[in-house]
Amino acid sequence: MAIPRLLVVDDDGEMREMLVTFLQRNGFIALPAASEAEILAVLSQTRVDLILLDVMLGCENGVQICARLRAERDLPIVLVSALSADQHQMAGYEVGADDYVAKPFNPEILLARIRAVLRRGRRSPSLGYRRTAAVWRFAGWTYDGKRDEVTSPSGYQVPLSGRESRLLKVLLANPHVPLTREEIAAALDVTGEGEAAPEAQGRAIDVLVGRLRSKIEANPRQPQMLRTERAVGYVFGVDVERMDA
Amino acid sequence: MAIPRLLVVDDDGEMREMLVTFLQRNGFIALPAASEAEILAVLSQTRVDLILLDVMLGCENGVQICARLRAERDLPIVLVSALSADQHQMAGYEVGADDYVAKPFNPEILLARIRAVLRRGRRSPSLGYRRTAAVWRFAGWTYDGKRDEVTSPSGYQVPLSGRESRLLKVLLANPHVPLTREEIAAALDVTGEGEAAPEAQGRAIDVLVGRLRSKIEANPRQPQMLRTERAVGYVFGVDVERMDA
DNA sequence: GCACGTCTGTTACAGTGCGTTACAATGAAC
DNA sequence: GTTCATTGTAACGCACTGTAACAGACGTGC
Repeated sequence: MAIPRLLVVDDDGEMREMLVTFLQRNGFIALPAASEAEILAVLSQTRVDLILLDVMLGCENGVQICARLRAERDLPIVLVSALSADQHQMAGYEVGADDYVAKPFNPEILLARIRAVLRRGRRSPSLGYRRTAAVWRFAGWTYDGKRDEVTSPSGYQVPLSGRESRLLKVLLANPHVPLTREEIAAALDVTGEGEAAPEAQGRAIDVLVGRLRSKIEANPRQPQMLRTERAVGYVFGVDVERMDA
Repeated sequence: MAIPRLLVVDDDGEMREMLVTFLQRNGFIALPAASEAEILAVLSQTRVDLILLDVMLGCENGVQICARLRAERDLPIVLVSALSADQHQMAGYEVGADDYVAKPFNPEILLARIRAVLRRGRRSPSLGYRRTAAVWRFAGWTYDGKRDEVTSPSGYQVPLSGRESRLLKVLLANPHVPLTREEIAAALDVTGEGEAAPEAQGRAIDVLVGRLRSKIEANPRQPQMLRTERAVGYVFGVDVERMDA
């Protein structure tokens, strides 16, 4: 995996800075955030592999934030809290936290637990789509993630190849977020362990994008959904609705 | 996922029984084991989704066992220990444990942590199916593992050859889990003791899969259940219900 | 406006993976 | 020995996917 990118969420500026520098010094990329709004802002702009979330965020409630994040994305979340009581821990786990670390904590232990969570989740990368097959709707289209098939607004069914389907899943899981070719390639090549060179990908992604466009864009020459972000990558610029089965 | 199958490893019989019954009462399948040998015996015979491993196993060392298991299989492991000191925790995480629970623990918290690890969704590559013959149901079909016979939703009975039947057992024991040809071949060739050569298999599995498809797929050209995972292997993509006799 | 370099879209082509068929080898039943 | 079912091997063709090459689009500087 590339260097893991952590989002450190704490409303206490001092604590936040301390954590960020500590994590950076230990080989992570650490991004700070102080509120739910900041979390969403960061997530909409960049890749994040794990969120380290303080439960006590002033007037906001970390557990509720965790629940909302979990409902939308499949991001690993580690809760940090001064509340070590069992019922608080339970609340955290119930909303889908991956680990719950009570303050005060040994920094080395925190590192180890973060690494354990990342290790566990390395098969569902940051751009990862949830494994549960689902049906998605976007701009009149329907995508059946189980059958690898899209249905156009007019009802025409088009089968996707395995790779086209995975690409579409990655895009649907990250609407309005510009994705670089490297990120897309990494998300597509979830081999479980072997980390391929994150380097030169050739034009494989471009060609793949072109093939997907030819199937889901009315006019592939002027794509409306799968748009190019020049010198960056690609964006799926359409609202997406997920319909869990 | 099917009901998660946990392997509870503790040399203290009382503690082991308590854990097993507690976990079973909470919706898990819990299998007991008291030593590394027993762990390996169970793993060779059945699917296990997570191992709950006590660190103090009489003369054996849980951390070392954890390291060895981790080296061979990609199974989630939760360590349980009376040693809560930081250096012991670190040792556990370093050998690849997914979580470390210190005794005494709140049972509810233990449940929550087990669920959190399972949620991160590593699938067990231990493909073994139980030897006990049984009847399975999937997508309207019925499979009688004792008579090597499947019955279609419409009631049509189809006999399977020995190898087709074993293949189906392996698949049924691992629904929704992509299996490589090597894994399938290894699971088929389990003679009960000796490990067969995990080497080059030619196209034997492909042909076998094709033959099974021709018997259980309505349209073998577009398989709905026994699907291909390109460059990976095969998946049985249907929910399976096991009806023990 | 024009020239130039960079980035992107498209096409053709080659390599790989997979499904299918035919055939050979094996073994059990008679 | 004969027959039949079972199982592996070989070969062919198709679908999928990455690479290479070229042409067009875009941006920058003049």
